Amino acid sequence: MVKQGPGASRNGGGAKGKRARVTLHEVAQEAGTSRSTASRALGGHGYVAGHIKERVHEAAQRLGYVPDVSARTLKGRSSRVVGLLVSDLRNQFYAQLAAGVEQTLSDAGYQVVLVDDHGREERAADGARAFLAMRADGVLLAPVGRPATEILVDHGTPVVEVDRRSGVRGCDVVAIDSENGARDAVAHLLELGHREIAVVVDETKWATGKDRLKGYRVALREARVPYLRRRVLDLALRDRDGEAEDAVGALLDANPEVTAVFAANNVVAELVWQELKRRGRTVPDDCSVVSFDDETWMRMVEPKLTAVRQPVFEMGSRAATLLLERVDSGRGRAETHILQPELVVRGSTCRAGLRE
Amino acid sequence: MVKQGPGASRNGGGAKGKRARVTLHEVAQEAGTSRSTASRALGGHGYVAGHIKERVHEAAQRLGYVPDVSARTLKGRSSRVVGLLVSDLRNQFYAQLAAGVEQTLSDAGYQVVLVDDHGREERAADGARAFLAMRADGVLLAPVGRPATEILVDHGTPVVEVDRRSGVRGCDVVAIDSENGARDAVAHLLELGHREIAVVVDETKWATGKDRLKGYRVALREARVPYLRRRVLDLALRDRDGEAEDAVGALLDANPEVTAVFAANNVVAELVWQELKRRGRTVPDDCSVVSFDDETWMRMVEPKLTAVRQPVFEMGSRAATLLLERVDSGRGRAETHILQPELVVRGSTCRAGLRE
DNA sequence: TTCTCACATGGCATCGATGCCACATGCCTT
DNA sequence: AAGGCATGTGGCATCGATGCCATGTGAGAA
Repeated sequence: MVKQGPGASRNGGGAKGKRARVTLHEVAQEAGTSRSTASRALGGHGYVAGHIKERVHEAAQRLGYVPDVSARTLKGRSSRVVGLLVSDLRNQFYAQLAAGVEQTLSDAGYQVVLVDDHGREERAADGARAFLAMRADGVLLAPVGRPATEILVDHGTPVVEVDRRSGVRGCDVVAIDSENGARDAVAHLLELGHREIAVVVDETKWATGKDRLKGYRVALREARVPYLRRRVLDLALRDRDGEAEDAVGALLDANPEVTAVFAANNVVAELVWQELKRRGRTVPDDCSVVSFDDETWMRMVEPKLTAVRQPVFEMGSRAATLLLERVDSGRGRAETHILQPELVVRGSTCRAGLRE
Repeated sequence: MVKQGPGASRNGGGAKGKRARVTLHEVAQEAGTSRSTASRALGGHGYVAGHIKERVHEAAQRLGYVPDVSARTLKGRSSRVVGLLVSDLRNQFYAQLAAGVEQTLSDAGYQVVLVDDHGREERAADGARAFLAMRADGVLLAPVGRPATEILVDHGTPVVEVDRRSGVRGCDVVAIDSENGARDAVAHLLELGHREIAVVVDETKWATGKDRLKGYRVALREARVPYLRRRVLDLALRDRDGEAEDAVGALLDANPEVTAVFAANNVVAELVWQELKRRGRTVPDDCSVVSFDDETWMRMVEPKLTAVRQPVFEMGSRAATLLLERVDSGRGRAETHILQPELVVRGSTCRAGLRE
């Protein structure tokens, strides 16, 4: 009755701390059936007599059996794994995004493999290849370069881009209407009578930065306020310590007429805030500030920041949902979901002209 | 020459969008060798003639071959996957921790599978089982209940607990010296002449909360200041909307003699800060505040918060390093690393007695 | 009683990569 | 010249789960 499988002898090895993995084979043996029957009993497919089913479950429980996903993935189609690539988890924006993604996916029984590329394209591409190697059922990409997207799409992996559009065909996109949000923010300043408005951006290569800058220009145009190049600061590539701070400081110093600043994201807003403080300029009396993206600190400081609130967590879960739709029901056409941000007016903006 | 393997026919299927996976077998065929030779050529093990090696690499490149980790994991020992379980990614603390972990592990060629249990033990246990199923080489656990640790340790998976000690034997621990940090923070207040000091904690079940409360008591005792139960607020289980806020408010209102508050972590500090503001109490003149844990907002607000700075990112990478040591070199004994926090004195604390 | 059908079960091939082992090849030694 | 050794190479079993398919069992019908 106690048949010994070919691999059974390895159990006899020195008890080097942990005992060997429990396999389905052992469970079946314990329950006195064959592997296939045990598989059916646990999986709930096909016919298995009630008492046998019960016996198998008991055996599995007793031995602490945990099915091996590698084997299952190898045999079947799905790995139940989704890749998530972000560019900086220390940035609250990405952390929230990741949280939203994780929640939705784990509710749906998927595991999330996280890669943080720290903004480096090469690393993003490596991550993409790793996802491929794991046979990830799908991948979510938050701002990174084109290569990662291309690698994945080329290999037929469903991709959802979050908060950016690489332009690669065939992948879903979930993004914020940056242009609109930026326009609202700047329009708000204009309504308050500001005419000399500076803008600080991170980058202008990708949709996020480009569109926000565009929104700024559109708002100005609509109000027939001239667009001045010297009031625009693009911090792209100023990664060195203090370089970005200096650039923001220089912008403020070189344009003393400026009465309001539009910061295109949370990182930039932080810089602007600090540099204004350092110069002893009061917000909003000396200078109004609007931020694109609303984070914890903006609600803690005094005055609280007027900001364009993005539903970040929701964006993550929305993207995850979109991906699941694609994976589960095999939707073919790529979809683009644009979420609308919302301007939250708080204390960092006030009427212009209170200065002199 | 063109031998057809048993599975080759499936390539003929309808070109349903994506082409089939490229296997090692196909690469070998393309290069005109056998699977094993191709494996050796790519893996760099054993003898392969130079020109063959080259040919195989070219073929792999041309076909876009990506080895299947499932198969590799199934055959070999290691999955090159590490699990990371955190209790709330939206909390900057955990996000930073995760970032530190991710960096170290991905540098070492491991993939990080992220699970966020939102503080629910059941979910943590599910996560643990998922890690087991994936044959994770190791797991990092940030504050969660005991069950998850037990499940993993029982199955022989190396575990490193970060920022907590469940007490389960056999797992490594990386933590902050909470007691010391809390003592320093409270001692600082005492040196400034404060005698009526309140403390707010999240929980007192686990090491983090318990030790910080202990540090508070020790500092008081050392200064021969009586410990009053009513100045201690434990927010455990007050999860409902507004409940925690109300409790903090009640503490402040019920103890008007209090001239300083020690907040045991970032979440609690936020509440304290907000409630003080809401009551129109000026920091630090009306009430000094010290926080355990130093986050972005604490450096943005005015006055900047005096805080016990924890090397969070480093804690993550340290934990990851510890885990890798265990996994790679099979270290047997469990280690406990205690990192020392550092009190950063800023503007939220001042001498007592300026009030009347 | 025997034949049929519905239901239950175990054998076996499969997924893709790996590495041992047996074999083949070429070179050098005696 | 023949054996031995060093160096490459391919066949094959293996990892664990899965599910098809061919068998086995029992009940019910003719």
